[in-house]
Amino acid sequence: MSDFYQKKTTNGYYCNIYQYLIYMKVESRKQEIINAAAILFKEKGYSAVTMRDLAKAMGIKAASLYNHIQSKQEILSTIIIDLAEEFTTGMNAIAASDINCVEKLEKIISLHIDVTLRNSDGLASLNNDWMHLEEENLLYFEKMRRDYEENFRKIVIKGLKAGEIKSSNVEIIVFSTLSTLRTLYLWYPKQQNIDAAILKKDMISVLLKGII
Amino acid sequence: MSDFYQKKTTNGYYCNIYQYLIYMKVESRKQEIINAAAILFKEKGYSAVTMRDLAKAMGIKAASLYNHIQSKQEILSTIIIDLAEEFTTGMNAIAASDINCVEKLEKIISLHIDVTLRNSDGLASLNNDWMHLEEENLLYFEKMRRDYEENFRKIVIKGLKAGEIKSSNVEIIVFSTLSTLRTLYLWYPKQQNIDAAILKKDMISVLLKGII
DNA sequence: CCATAAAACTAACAATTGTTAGTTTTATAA
DNA sequence: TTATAAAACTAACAATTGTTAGTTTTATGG
Repeated sequence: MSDFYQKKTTNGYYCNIYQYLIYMKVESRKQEIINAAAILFKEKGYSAVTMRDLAKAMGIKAASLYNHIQSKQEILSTIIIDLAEEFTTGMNAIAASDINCVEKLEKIISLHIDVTLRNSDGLASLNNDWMHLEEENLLYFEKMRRDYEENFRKIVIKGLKAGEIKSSNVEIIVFSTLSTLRTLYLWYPKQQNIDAAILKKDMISVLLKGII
Repeated sequence: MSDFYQKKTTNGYYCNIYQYLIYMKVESRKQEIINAAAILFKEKGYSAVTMRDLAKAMGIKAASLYNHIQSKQEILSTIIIDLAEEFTTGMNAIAASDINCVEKLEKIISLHIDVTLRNSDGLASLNNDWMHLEEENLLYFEKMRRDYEENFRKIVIKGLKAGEIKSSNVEIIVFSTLSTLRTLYLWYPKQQNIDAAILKKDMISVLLKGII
């Protein structure tokens, strides 16, 4: 540790790995900009937020943003694609795991809660502004979204066949569960210090066992 | 009937009520514009849709729109306020009715499905673009939304006390149910010819009794 | 203190925005 | 046919948009 951390500076520290000396920032200015953008996008949507709005939130001028980012579009795609990949990775692990279908649904609920607690601002863009992604990223996102829903649907169908899930319209089950999980980002920040473990338990109960 | 409909024209008909002769349109050009706008707003959001986009969808030039509407803002507020008032009226009737809490929840689910079937495009604006309403309409909308949620919450709390609803976190019940109902507009148009009565029955079952 | 790089700045651009003014076309009733 | 009103048009405006070029300031390590 003592020869790992070579020297601290204001925004980061130097670090030698083998023969290389590299500079590592605590959090890059770029990431700060992206985080600030996510908050603004959540409030007004991507299209209504101007680069001047974002600059003002950062306490700098609009042109200065371009020392750190390539374009407004890059900010949006970073926010959305990072999150979508997080969901994809999580879902793939759950789908491949050797547990029954109801347990898989519980893991999915847990995944959504974890991601929401970590980045509820970014989820607003993922839910509402994905259509403003450009060509390649739009297609990539849409594929991830499609695959995610298909994995979810397969789990429900298997659960129905196995008798773990009550017979009902598959699409209604998929839609009603997913819509609640996807909207968590709107609701969670309004709750003061709710414990993640309790939230998971209650959400699982309400979504799976109902309320009456 | 025969002396009620006086004369037909291309876009409407003349009609005498008592001593007055009035001209009634089948559907006003204004309403056509608002309907077209709702579709575009659903696809890209209010801020990303330009008056030239809307004009092109109507097959006319942007300036021509202003023969029928006052402003872009008027279109948005008409879409949202009309729908919000519809929900408010429906909820007030349900809250005041002499039925038990679970029956009230069933009526609320039915209300959301009815409104969604009638105007799923407009609901996109209500859900995603309400923050772009201006001063007075924004306050009016926010009050209606607050009151609606408060009515919903009261019904759930009463249901819990009466033992009609299983003990659980009130906020989670309110949030998870409402988020599904509010997102119906995204899901319903993708389903081909699903019967409203069956949809209501299944939604009530999934939301109230759960899936396992 | 000095050299360098990171990060801010000013000024401006070309395109697009909602909207207005004034004019022409189209539809209607007599 | 003719007068009128509805609804389209062209042309333009002032403001705002994302972004670039070029310059100055600030922070850093030696």
